[in-house]
Amino acid sequence: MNAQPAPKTERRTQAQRSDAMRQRLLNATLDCLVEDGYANTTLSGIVRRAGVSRGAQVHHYPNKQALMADAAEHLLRRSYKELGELLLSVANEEDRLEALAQSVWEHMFANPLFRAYSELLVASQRDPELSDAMRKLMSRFNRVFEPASTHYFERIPGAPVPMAVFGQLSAICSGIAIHTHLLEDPDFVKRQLRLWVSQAKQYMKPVK
Amino acid sequence: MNAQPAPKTERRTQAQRSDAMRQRLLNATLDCLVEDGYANTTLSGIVRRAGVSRGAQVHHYPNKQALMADAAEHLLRRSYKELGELLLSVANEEDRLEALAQSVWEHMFANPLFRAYSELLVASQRDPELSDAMRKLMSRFNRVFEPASTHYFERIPGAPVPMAVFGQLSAICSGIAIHTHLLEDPDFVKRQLRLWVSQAKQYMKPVK
DNA sequence: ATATTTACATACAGTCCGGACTGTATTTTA
DNA sequence: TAAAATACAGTCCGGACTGTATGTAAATAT
Repeated sequence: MNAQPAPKTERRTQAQRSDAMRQRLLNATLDCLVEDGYANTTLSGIVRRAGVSRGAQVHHYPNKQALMADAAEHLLRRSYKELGELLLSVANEEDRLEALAQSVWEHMFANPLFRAYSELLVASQRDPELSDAMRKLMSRFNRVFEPASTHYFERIPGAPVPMAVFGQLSAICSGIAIHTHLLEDPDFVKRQLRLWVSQAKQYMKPVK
Repeated sequence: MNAQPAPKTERRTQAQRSDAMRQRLLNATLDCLVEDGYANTTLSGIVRRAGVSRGAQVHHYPNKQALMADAAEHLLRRSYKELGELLLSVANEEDRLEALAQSVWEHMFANPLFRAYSELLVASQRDPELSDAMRKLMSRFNRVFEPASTHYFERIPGAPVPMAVFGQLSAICSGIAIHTHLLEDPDFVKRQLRLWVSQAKQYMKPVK
């Protein structure tokens, strides 16, 4: 009689299981970083949040360092993707520079995940492994941004190249973002973005 | 015969003892933050570095939070003083804006103590007590900078007020400084500073 | 179908940290 | 000069965290 016992759990290939597990762990790690900060992020806390056992984690990541390094890459991959979409969506706005500045701030630096980024960033100052992971991101960002910047914006003769001005935007946003929780003037960000836009317009103009 | 037994240790008033002890603890704390980062800074490590006992620390600071908060204020007081001197020394340079940018970067953001600052800054995102301490610094900085900026620089009509442009400098420096250990191009800072100076000159001019 | 490898779970061991507690020396008060 | 307060020293303890070791289920290889 009984045909076959309904498998309580879907049959999955090993790679699928591993990928899913890693995904859960990495997302849980980022969540913990956002909520508790690097100093208070513990392996036990991560697995608890991910709803898996301690053994699963140790199987995929031999130690905390390794998990953090991979979490950093995970985060950067996500941001990288975000940036790509952002660039496309901005391309056909009337005021392209204004839209870009606004969008970069909103989607990348005002994003809760930026907390995780800043935690990893300062932690990476003492962790060469983490440093490497982070460095990779930045090069990668540049490799996306570089061609995009020259494709969408034309340098005004005598002015610095657009990339330098975008570097400035990035620095400004980073600098403000790590201070957001201390800001008393709620319009500070808005004004700084506007200031940058007005400056940037002197150095480049959008390519139709 | 023997007049009086030479006191092995100078006689000091209570306030002197307390102050000296606190000073040692605070400096040791900042050193630990610079070297080990917030996550790895431990009370035992601090007292070891300060060369005092565990009891001394607990006597002056009931818990870790309190010590950290005071360390933050200590750091900020030092920076505050540094900024004051810096402003004076810059006042009679030929290119005042150039000198200011260079000096601010060099003395404040390229300073090893900035590491301690960044550690405390991200930690303060989860610690309201620390946040308050940090916030005080910023207001205080503004209160020094605000009058100085209008005293030394004249706003060019139609342009943003100098303070806004200095806020931009501060953001840029912060943003770059937290990324220094990841920078691959050694001239990035120099170029960004130059860019800011050239922009700032459009918005203000030094008052003789 | 069986062996082997991979994925995951649980229990344990060693370490370290932070706070509490007790004791001693120095300074101030009266 | 006696007493009270303050400054400092040393130790202990509960808890938490990381890494390890061992056991079981699922998947792949033969």
